[in-house]
Amino acid sequence: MTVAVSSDSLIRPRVSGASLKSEFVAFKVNRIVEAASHLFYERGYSSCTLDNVASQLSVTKPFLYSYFKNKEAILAAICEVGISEALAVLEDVLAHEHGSHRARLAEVVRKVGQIVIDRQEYVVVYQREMKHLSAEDYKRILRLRHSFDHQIGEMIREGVASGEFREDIDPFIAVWIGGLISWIPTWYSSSGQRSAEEVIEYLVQAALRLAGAE
Amino acid sequence: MTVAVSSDSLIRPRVSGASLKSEFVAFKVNRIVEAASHLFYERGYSSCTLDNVASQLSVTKPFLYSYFKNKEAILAAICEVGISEALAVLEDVLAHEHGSHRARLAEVVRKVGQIVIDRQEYVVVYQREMKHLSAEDYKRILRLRHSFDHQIGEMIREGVASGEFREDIDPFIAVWIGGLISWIPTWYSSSGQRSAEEVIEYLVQAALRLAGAE
DNA sequence: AAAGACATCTACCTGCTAGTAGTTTTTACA
DNA sequence: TGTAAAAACTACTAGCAGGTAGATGTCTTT
Repeated sequence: MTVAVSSDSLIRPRVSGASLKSEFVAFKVNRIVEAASHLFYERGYSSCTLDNVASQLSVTKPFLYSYFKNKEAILAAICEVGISEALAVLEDVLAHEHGSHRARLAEVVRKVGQIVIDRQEYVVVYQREMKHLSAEDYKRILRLRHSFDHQIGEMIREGVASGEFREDIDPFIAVWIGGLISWIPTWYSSSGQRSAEEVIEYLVQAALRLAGAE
Repeated sequence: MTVAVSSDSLIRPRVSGASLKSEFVAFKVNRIVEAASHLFYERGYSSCTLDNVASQLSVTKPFLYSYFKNKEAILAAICEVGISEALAVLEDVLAHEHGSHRARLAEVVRKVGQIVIDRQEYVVVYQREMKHLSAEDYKRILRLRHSFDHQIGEMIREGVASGEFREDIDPFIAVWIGGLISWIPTWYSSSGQRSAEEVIEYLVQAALRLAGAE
């Protein structure tokens, strides 16, 4: 098999436990997820066949089955990307940003907005196709999502308690902020009029305005 | 065929051109659209079979084909409901509400929010499944949507020009307000903690805050 | 270079689903 | 009540898509 040697996961020096073989596997899994995500985004999960995904990668269907149990497992992998990255960013900000609540909120919204733009297709597929997940995958991913929503709600609550956000703000506003963020991938286009930076700045301002923290 | 005699479209006295027969047809078309909308909402368009839709109505597949050209035509009918109602409301408000720009914006957002909650399933199906429309239906419905977005943008622009909204507001904010509205059906549940009225009040406040018109 | 292990493919099955042809039932009206 | 037209149904086809069994190719190791 010919492999792009410049890929991140290949040039990075090997660390402790990870064997070269498992890195190859991870690389292929990743390529499958990328290709599937793109096709599911364009045609929808149910209308997109595994033959489509395979031919996009110039391989065959049984190739996919040697890396994923079934079609649904590929969807689960896609759904997990966006939400787990967002959660990682959130926890990173909570751990390292020790400024005002306002600054923390702005930072989280900015970084999550960036992920949502970077991972646009993943996020859209996640939102649209989650119902096709198996019960187990569905529960697992919903837990991640709830953890995220809960922590954002906490941030708002603390900001209100500290007097930095307007006191008539309901932590429920976190849902609306989530809405702003989730809405981006349905209309943002990298080839559109607005740059990603512009959109993110708007997003941050809008979120702060909703939180009453301008 | 047994028909619910209490249905609106049947007890309403006949008007001028519409024949009784065409009212029957409209009634059946409507029932098909309702049932299909519900099932497409739950299982997704592609995964939902026409046999599913038929059996939901206790009829058979060829019955559907005598009222719709094909599966896609049913989807088009569903997609059209929400957006054309929203457009009707918008034009009604623009024609009759002659108060401040702030009042107009609040009224449009309130009424469209109400539609989005009433027609929740239609709106979700519209957002999720639009890409499965034929090229013609897609263009037709996109035109309705653009008309709506454009008019909202106009409202904001006028509000800014009149000095009622903050001058640093970009009409692009209309996209964000659209996001707030479109977001509702993905999380609102009539059996949830928040009542429809509460949600709509929040929505209106959030929209005004985004427009800088508090 | 031979052998075994591993990766990938060819070729297939099975069940499903959009769409249809032709028959039966129901309705409308005389 | 008889008849024609309209409405709905039964029974079918053709093609597709998820999933698999077994064959083929390709490395590694000795």
